[in-house]
Amino acid sequence: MPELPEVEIIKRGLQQKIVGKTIKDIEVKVPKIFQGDSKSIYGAKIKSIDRFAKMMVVELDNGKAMLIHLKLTGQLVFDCREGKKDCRTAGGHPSKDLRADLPNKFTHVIFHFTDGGVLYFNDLRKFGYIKLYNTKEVPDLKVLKELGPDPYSKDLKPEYLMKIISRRPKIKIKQILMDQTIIGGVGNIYADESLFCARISPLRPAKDVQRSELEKIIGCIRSVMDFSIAHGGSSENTFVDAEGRKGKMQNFFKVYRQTGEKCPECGGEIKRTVVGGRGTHYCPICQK
DNA sequence: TTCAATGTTTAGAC
DNA sequence: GGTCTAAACATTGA
Repeated sequence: MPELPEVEIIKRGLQQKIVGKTIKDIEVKVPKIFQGDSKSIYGAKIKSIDRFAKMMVVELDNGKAMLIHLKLTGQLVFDCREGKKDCRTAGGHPSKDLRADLPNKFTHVIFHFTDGGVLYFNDLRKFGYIKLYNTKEVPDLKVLKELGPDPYSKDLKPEYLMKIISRRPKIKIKQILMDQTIIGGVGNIYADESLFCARISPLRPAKDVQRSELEKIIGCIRSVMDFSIAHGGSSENTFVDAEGRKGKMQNFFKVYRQTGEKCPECGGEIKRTVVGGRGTHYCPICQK
């Protein structure tokens, strides 16, 4: 999916567009994507939208809340008038569908608002979900409760990471960044990019990473994500955010999926390997 | 045809 | 319990 910066951008876009709107009805085309009784929120008004790591919580005014996870290929597309693309706010997995006529065969849930606005949940691989809860249950949800601090949280400090690393002596540094219970919101793209920024090899045993290097990594996660948010996230140029700006982050990847390309720093070759089951890209010369 | 894919969970083996 | 691996979810595109 959409990692933290993309979810943050979607959240900001939807905050402007759907907060205050009333849900008229919901078309659930794939039941496993929308879990819960959709009819129980007909007539409910959107109160707020928050982001927790890569998840969004949409709070309603009838005591219910939706937990949304886009996983690898989810998208949220809002049209302020059904069938009109000129006022579209979209985000998520990059694909030309963000500009396409909707619904299409990957549209699994459609929210209709009383003012004519429409929100589409599209997901090619159907890994994503929308789960309905009573708002008061939300803080106790395991996926939220066990989440590590957000990269922007002041709780994310070298000492915090050192404590965790001391309990997991064999883990590689990249796996620390990817583990949602350690840091919330960093995915495969930003783990690779942040480690390149910090000049640390993703293969390095975490216990060998010095305090000063952890400091550097934390700073890099923040700067890479700031950069991405400022550039509209990493998605194809079909991505359009609330202001119609296109996502450009993918043009700035230094190592992610750049296997065989030249390192922008030293001109060496970017290598690909596997860490924790995920494709991992790095420059063996720059990253030690 | 074969491989990899922005995420997460679960099962089995050591 | 930690760690590693593979598999599962479903589909596309290089």
